[in-house]
Amino acid sequence: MVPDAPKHLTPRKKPRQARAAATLDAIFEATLQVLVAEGPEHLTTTRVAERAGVSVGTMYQYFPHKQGLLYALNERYLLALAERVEAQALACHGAPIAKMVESIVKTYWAAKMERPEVTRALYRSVVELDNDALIEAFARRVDTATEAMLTTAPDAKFADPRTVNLTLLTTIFGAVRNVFERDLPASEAHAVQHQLILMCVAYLTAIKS
Amino acid sequence: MVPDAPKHLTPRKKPRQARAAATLDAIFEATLQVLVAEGPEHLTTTRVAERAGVSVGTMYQYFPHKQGLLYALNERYLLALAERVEAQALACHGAPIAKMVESIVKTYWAAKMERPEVTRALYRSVVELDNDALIEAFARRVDTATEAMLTTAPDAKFADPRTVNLTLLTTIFGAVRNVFERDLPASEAHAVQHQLILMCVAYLTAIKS
DNA sequence: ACCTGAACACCGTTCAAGT
DNA sequence: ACCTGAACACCGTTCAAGT
Repeated sequence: MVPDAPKHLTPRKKPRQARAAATLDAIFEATLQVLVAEGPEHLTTTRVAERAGVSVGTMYQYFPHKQGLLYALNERYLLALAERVEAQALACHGAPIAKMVESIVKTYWAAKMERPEVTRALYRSVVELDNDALIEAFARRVDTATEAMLTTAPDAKFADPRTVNLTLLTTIFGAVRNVFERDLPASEAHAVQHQLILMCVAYLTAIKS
Repeated sequence: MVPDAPKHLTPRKKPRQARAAATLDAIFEATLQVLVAEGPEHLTTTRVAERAGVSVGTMYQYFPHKQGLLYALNERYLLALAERVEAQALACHGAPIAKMVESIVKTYWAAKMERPEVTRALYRSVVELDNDALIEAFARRVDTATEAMLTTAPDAKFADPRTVNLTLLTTIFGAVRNVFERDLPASEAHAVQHQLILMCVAYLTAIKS
């Protein structure tokens, strides 16, 4: 059973007029800009409203509070990310395991590295959030997609594909996050990416039946 | 060159009398309690002072601001963690790689899982922090310790031990964090731990020379 | 249907006064 | 040398009033 997003974090209203949709977009855009430029600790409702060109009151028509705004922002981001990984997983059905691993690592990595400041800002923005539902929904989608992919590999069968898949994703997602946390220079980050692929392939090769 | 902790995050004064030392301990203890019980979003200076049995003003004698308090708390935690990993790495000098990997994974894992609510609270508390110096100091210590350990393995030599070691640590630390983020049930978490060890061993075996 | 912005409660931080 | 707590500035949130 997929848990609903907590009610109090859901947008209060959907835009019914073009003006409202534009306002919402402006708010999201402004939030990202403030987040990247000043960091989550300086993200105030006043600053966001100012940059979006609306009044504070307007923000509160769409979001019940600041957390709700950040929740929605992360939701957007994770939905797009899940879609990318799903598409790539689907494209790799029937490919050898080495190809699968390389595709997933590179897709996820690229998505996170394209705009590192945005990634970093969102990683940090997530802290004060009741984000369990968000993470779980994302994890569930990606889990399903990559596990389905794995079972189509022509060169490997796994006794417990669920656990194997969970281990792969935990490791890959975790490693990427750790690279950000340590703020590794590009050359080292790239080296780690390459080694991570080797590691996952070595793992799958070692345990396949 | 090891960067100093940012000046503005350093305690303002060291305790010179017994009373002051007790006050400092009480503040740290109260911070952890509030953090675990109410989460970082409800951690207020008033609440911490109240629980520590001191006035707000007293807190500001020891910490320049709330961030400084959280910084010091995380510093304590990471110093203790680094020490544990260092000791374990030292104890594994000359052991086979499988034993090394198992020791490091289990030591780090155990340290994080012993008091999961504390770990989770600290992971979350770190967000609003200028914690680069903290992370870097921790990473540097652990890097050094485990790389030295790796080079003593009797059953493997590595062309680029620095990168191999970096990859191992990134993966292990990242995986543990991801297990927390996904809030995996104990059984799955345990399964992932076991698979993570297999993965690291398979990696080292595949690339050794 | 959507937007405004003054008003209120609360939190971080300071500092004059105490022991 | 250490502690107190009222006072101030600022931020999240509301709501009566506008279009």
